Amino acid sequence: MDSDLAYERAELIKAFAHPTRLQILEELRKGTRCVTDMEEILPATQVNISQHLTVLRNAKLVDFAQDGALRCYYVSRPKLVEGVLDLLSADHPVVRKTREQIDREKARGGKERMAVRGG
Amino acid sequence: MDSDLAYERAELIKAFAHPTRLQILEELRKGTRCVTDMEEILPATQVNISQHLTVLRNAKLVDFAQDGALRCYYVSRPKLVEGVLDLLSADHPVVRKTREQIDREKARGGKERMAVRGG
DNA sequence: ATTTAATATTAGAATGTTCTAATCATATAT
DNA sequence: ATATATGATTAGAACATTCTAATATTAAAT
Repeated sequence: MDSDLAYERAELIKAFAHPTRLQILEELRKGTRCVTDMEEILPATQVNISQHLTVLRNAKLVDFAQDGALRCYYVSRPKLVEGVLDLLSADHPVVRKTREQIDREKARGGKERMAVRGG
Repeated sequence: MDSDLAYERAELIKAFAHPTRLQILEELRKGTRCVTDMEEILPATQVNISQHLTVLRNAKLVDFAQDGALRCYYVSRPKLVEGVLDLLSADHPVVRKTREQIDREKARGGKERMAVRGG
């Protein structure tokens, strides 16, 4: 992966990397919400929520539709957002490998094996 | 989602949120690598790579098996790591909703609808 | 026109992350 | 024992993010 691409992807994942933003996304995942709805639920000020929404909007994770004075926020890339939230909420047991296991994987030809004639 | 949980999950996702760390994970995903292998590939110093590996280890995304002077690093939560990397590399078209669409979703009973007798 | 409600913006302080330079630790080879 | 190779650690500077306080904007209600 080249560095520019890595940089872009890191920017995207950074948008998820804050507790308040995760909570906003979990809330929006359930349905459209305006800022005051979120103020009632989250332990954060209006200004702060608005700032985090700006971060999420810049990352194109959310957008809003205006309804009079209200802004109805929604998740604008649901597959991505739900995918990440689901991964974060799932249990992921830690695997441990010994040097011997790694050696055996290599002998068998692991994930890094070279392409070979005939496939 | 309560705040402690959100905080924990944010800590986890933060471990992904750096270009160099994404590149390390992409590399380890292909197979076990030692630090010098990575130095050859990444535009970063040995010290810096080692520091990023510490972050990844603390998040339990990677671990290593010692082989003499070498440390063979590997991905220790492959489902999680591959899940996130796959989501980041996939294309996720942005959806746009108008106020009217949102109204119609609500009328139909959207994701936030209440539980109702009889299920 | 004024007031109220909803939300955004801005400046700067507080805090957190990352990088660089120097140094250390450990294993193997000589 | 010394040298070499691999990798980690530490301190602090550089940089980025987040929060707080003050203020602005916009739409609706009076």
